[in-house]
Amino acid sequence: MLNVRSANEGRSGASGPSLPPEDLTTRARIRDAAILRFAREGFGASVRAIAADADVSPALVLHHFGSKDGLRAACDEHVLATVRSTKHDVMADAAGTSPMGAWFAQVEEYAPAVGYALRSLQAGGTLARAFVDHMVSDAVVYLREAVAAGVLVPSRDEEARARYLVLSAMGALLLSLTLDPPEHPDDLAGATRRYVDSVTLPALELYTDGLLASRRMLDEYLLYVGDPPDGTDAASA
Amino acid sequence: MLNVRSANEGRSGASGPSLPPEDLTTRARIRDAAILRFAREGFGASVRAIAADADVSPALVLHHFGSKDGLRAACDEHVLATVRSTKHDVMADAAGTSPMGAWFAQVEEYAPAVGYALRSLQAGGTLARAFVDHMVSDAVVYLREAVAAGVLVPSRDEEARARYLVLSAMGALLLSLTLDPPEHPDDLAGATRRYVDSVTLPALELYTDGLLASRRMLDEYLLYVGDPPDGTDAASA
DNA sequence: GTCTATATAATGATAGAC
DNA sequence: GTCTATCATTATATAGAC
Repeated sequence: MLNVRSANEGRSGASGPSLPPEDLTTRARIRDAAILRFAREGFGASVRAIAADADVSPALVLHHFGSKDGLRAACDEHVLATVRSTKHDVMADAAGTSPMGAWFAQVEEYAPAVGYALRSLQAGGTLARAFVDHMVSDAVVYLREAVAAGVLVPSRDEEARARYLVLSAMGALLLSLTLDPPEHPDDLAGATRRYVDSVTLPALELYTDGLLASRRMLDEYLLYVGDPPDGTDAASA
Repeated sequence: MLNVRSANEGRSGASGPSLPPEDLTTRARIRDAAILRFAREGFGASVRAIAADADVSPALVLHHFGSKDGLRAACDEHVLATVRSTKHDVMADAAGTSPMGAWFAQVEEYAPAVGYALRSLQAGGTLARAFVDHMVSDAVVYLREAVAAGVLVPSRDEEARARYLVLSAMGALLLSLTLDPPEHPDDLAGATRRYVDSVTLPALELYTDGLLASRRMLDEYLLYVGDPPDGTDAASA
């Protein structure tokens, strides 16, 4: 169940995020510089700029990673590994309000990886899908535990609820950060905290009392999925 | 209250979205081609490609709009005007479940403008902010009406709730479309419908029964905001 | 492994004829 | 208004010396 796997054990690896940059392989230094640039500017960032950040020539970047896409793949892999080995500790207690928001706000040390992950979610692609799928699987577990503990009400489809909650929380945070980007590009944590503060009250209200005053809509929907009338014109019900 | 304003009355304007392309000014044809290209490929789309779509030379595009940014500004303006004059009819009855989703699913005719708007939300910028602010203002009105009619439960901060619901619904839809883009680039409506179908049950459950089994978290939060203890270390409450 | 120098392709934008 | 032709810049990527 615990999917913690260290990504940095090979001869060339060695990059726990808290290691000083001068101890890293050139390859790792380039990769970290790329992650940071991509996080700050998006994936349009040029190989030249990354090379400059890592104090090497552009050619060396491509020598190590083959192409810009190869570099991105290496960054994806490293970020995914980082996230996997990190998230577990900080996620456990945040299942209540805005799970992902709390997660992001807490991991200042991993800011580059987080920024990179957000860019991935913004751009789509394989990492983004893996990232979300991972969060959904985790959410299913945590939601089940919370239901068993009597903290949360049960759902008729825990998997669908987990996906819905993850998409909503992540999507809202991502959209909010896109609309009001942090002034200083590295203040993701602060911007996230401000966002979380701004939605805590309505989120808690919604999670406590819901939104609808009656059960009619839900009841009608349950009737509908139990016996779908036609499927042609009732599809927007 | 009704913010309907036609955008196409000037000598050069004239572009209700249902007019045949051959009746449009060259300038308008270029602009529409740009909206479609931007919607399909994002804002990295080249001036050359847009010119080809509109059957003109790249130079003419820049002659009419000054620069690529000028072209984007014109597209922004036109899309915003289109959205403003369109949304009101289709949004009224969708206040219940997934407001924005229903809205998007319904307006197949305006697919290019919708796709463009989604790209804007993905990329950020002025239009995106205007777009969201507009939806939030509308949501405030509709939510208030629904509360008055006894359909929805009231909130302690209707403005914050409206913003939270809009960000969540739009963000989740946007993220979902980013993760699983429609196979055919013009099937936004279908992809949106599939997304809405997939979240209707958990959304209705959440809107009906909430998520939390007790009122404790909300009560504690209300106590906290009523008398904030310190502000230094309790900020993540 | 690392560099300099360069090939190649694409971009946004301009000049000037018609 | 519309075009052809072209410029200047920038991008990724390669060749080959060290």
